[in-house]
Amino acid sequence: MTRALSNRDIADIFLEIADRMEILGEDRFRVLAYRRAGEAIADLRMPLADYRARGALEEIPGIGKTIAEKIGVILDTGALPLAERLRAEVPDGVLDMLRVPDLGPTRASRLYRELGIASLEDLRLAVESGRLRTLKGFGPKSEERIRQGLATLAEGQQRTLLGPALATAELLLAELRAVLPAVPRLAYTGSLRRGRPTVGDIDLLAAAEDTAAVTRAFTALPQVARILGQGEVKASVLLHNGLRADLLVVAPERWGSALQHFTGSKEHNIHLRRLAQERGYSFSEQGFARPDGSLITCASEEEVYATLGLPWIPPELREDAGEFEAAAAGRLPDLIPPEALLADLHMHSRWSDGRAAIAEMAAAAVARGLRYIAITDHSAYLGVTGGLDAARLHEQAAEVAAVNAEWNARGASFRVLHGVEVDITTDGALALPDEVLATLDLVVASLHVSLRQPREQITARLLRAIANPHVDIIGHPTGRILNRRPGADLDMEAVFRAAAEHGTILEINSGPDRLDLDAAYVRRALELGVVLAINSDAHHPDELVWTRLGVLTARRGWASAERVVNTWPLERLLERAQRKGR
DNA sequence: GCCGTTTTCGGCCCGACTGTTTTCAGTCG
Repeated sequence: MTRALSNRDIADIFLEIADRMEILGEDRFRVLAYRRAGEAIADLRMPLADYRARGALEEIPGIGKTIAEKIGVILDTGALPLAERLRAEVPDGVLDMLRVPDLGPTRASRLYRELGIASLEDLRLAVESGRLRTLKGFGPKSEERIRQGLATLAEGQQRTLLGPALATAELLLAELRAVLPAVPRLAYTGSLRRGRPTVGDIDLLAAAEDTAAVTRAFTALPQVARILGQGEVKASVLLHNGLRADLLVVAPERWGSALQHFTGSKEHNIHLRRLAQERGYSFSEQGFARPDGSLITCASEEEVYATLGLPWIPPELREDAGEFEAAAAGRLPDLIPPEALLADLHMHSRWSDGRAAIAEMAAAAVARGLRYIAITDHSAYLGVTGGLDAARLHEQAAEVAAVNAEWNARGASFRVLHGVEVDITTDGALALPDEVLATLDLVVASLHVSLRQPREQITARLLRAIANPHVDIIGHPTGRILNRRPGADLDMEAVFRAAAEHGTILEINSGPDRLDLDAAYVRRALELGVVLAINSDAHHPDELVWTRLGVLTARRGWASAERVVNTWPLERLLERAQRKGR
């Protein structure tokens, strides 16, 4: 049985069409149209087939009559003649060459047509043999950059996880503040500020009158391994930890337009500039240029959006995924603030694979201002080391009670819930019997094994767990590990509908390499009425801070505090658990 | 190829930096 094409698959078809057309030198606006269509499809939160069934394909911005027809052909036949034709004209290997830094469609096309280079391997051989230099316009610097680019690609460049990238960015900012005390404003921007789960590099912004002094100080930081580029207002470096960092410096009165510009996303900025054009302005990081060339500068981001008649749009929403329309209609979501979390409902202790005692986890949670937590050690099941059976859980209950008694005696308003992270077995049963689960305050159920079951099987398995009246929360629902494995092949629409129907909470797991559910799923789950939890899955007290990443993910998914149970008072959460039938 | 608060035609996002260029194209973000 062939699997139905996902939105992502179809988006890729259009994006590849755009790339190939660009290499062939097609009209650049036609290329742009295919690229926009591909990006629009990738951002959709419902299957394309649903749009077509409703006759709504052409309502998607960027999709008109022609591309809507092509989507129909792809949905019906699984392929597109145009794509096949282009694939014959531009081999996959030439497309691969676009991934080499500093090699774009124009030069890749010349390499293919003038030297017959049709793959990364061909390119490597051409560099080694010195043949590249024979081409007009390719000097020794180009050759060296391409050689380095090929080496980087061969290492398999992975995107950096949000958590460590934030730590590095904050370190760089602290260093810069130390050497440049007079610089009024410094911030990280880019995908880091938007809270993407992984980032390609670190983007920093500074405001200063003497811009060159700041770029010089930046490239002289001890963390810098190599300077990739340096101008009056911009610099780009490679750090010793392998991350790339870019800095832009602007005059203080242009801070707002520059912060907006450098935060992106690219798609958000393109949309914003189009809106500016409609009002007769040209917008850049300098500000709004009037037709006569005069400039309206913006010292704050609020001024940028206000000039377009819009309220400020939070960075996490800036993906051109409906935020402009929502802002114009006064319907931007009231995003969950980071300080709204009162609880953390998924963490481990030394009773299973954690590295601290329950009392230590509790103390760390109190120090973070939390009002209640759930200790959810693993159940005994295949592969999970040191999991708890019924007898051990019973013993653990006494320790939880003792920790609660201690905080109670100290007059603290704090409570440890006794929970478990129970395994969902390969057939969708739970690894502990119902009568044991009934003795606990909170049950998190998670998939850990057989994540590669076929779609129907693993979906049915998860649906069975969602329907179990003892299950309060589904932990890390898809099981993805960033940079390592995709999530299970689940029918997420069915998962969300079932969770909404049964009142089962879905987790945003805040582990830096999980962030599962991801933002797109969060948004769709909310649309279908699902309630969420943001949990650390901490195995050590220091890991409780991870929920910061979960909050960013929730905000990227347009979540308000109301829809996240960790913002609720304990009584409300327990009442909900009761209602489900525990 | 898409699209409309000057439009169904004629536009389509903008600037910095780099290299191989004697004035700018390509690439990137």
